[in-house]
Amino acid sequence: MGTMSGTVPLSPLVHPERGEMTVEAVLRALADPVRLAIVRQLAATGSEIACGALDVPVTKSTLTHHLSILRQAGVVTGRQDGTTRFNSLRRNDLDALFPGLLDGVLAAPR
Amino acid sequence: MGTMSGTVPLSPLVHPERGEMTVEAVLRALADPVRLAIVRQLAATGSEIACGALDVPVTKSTLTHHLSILRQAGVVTGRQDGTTRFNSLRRNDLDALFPGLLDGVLAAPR
DNA sequence: GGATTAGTTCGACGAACGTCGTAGTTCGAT
DNA sequence: ATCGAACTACGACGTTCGTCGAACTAATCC
Repeated sequence: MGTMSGTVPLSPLVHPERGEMTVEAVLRALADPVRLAIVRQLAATGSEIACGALDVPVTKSTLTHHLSILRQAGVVTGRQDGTTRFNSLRRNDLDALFPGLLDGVLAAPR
Repeated sequence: MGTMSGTVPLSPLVHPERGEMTVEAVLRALADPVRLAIVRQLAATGSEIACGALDVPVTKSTLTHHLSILRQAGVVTGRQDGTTRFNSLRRNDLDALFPGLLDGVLAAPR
């Protein structure tokens, strides 16, 4: 069962399209300290960051879980390159659907 | 025990000041369908709405709970008048702290 | 004094969430 | 072909969350 070779391209890495995104999912995704930290780091960089380069106080499996939630909500995108996955903010889509939301969150004092 | 007369002014009704509000609490408060519906109704009205006049699919005790969370996050204010409590959005404070956040949320397609 | 209306408070319950460790998969280098 | 690095997938666990009903308080009206 476990040992079989078919060479699947790692993971489908499914993201919602613009039309599939909901405010509630986005708000829920942002309403967690770890995920908010991830979004802040991605916003500060302006480009992509590998999972391992993200500064978060959780284990890797938990990080994976949080990134999955952010991805499913449409907040971030993942690009695979070798064994490392590069994550970036979907600024365009977020700004188009919920203009001001992301900037408002990032403008927060703390 | 229950029967004693001191006539307390109903409830302290404690709200955070501008400086006490955090993005995370606001996001968490907004990340629920019922509470989002409440905020939308308050925004649509532009002024205050009594608890009983809010259109939500939950019991009164649950409504109280949701309003309490919104109040503690600094999203809404409560004004007592007789036995009815009037709720209103803290637009000024929200816009000052997180410019664009509320508008972005309200601009959401669904 | 009741009776009524408007909200709140207090458990209680199940569902969802965040966290972890372990095991697994894929890729690249040796 | 073997090894290590980079993540992902799967259970398991404790905690928090949303929900309700029942009991309570406060103001208003008869």
